[in-house]
Amino acid sequence: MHADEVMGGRDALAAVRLDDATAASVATTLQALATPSRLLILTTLQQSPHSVTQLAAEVGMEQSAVSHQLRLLRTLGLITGRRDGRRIVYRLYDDHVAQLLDQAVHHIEHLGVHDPH
Amino acid sequence: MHADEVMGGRDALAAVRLDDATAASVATTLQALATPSRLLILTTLQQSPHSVTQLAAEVGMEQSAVSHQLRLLRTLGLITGRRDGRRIVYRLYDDHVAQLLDQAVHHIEHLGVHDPH
DNA sequence: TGTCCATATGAATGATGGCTCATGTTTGAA
DNA sequence: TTCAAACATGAGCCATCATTCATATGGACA
Repeated sequence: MHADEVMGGRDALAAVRLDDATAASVATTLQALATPSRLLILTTLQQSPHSVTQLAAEVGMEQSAVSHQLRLLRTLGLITGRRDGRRIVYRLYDDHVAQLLDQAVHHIEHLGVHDPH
Repeated sequence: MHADEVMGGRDALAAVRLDDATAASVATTLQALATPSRLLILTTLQQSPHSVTQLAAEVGMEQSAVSHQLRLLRTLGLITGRRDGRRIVYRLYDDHVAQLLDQAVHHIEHLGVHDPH
């Protein structure tokens, strides 16, 4: 439990100060969210757990590509996979991942991306 | 104004469904936060507005490198620059950027990054 | 006007990353 | 135990990108 959770304030901005180590760590995890394919995989898993083949069909990628990205996400601790018969069912690791996803999407939608052609 | 803002609930997870277009847009903006150098630049600007030279000194980068990244961040609408005498003072574009930064850092610190060497 | 300071820009480079193709591994069933 | 389904893995390829080096631009001040 942290101070900002107790205060419950939406206006208290903590003005984070980052050392090089945590900057690298945060950057690594954000990179995992910073690709269209992985965003689709993660938001699909946010709806409900999926097997690899289900994911591939849902997001329109090849099985191998999905499997590669799942390993990345699993290694970073963002998702977990449990075996169920022949299949392996993946889901988001915990609620922090889900919240990070939600808030990222919402904030960025409010920003309106001025992407240069 | 959105429904979740009115409700003010911290527990209501919106389970975002993404089409390919917004997935790409969100990914682009998240990429801007997904590098150590830009994270340091952005969190430094979160503390207070800085000129390019001040930023370069603060984060330990060359002026040219900082300028290149500032252009990227400016183009994406994450920061703005105002001229002040000879210098150009950069600041975060708005509160959404600051909140996105804060929440990303906080969630990721709670996750504990299992980065494979 | 000319010079210095502050910032921007372009090209080149080394590194990283996502995808495909081919193949390996494990499980369940015949 | 043999086969097929589901998933994982490794190598190679092409694209993207962060940085550096060199140079250009533009305002300030004498």
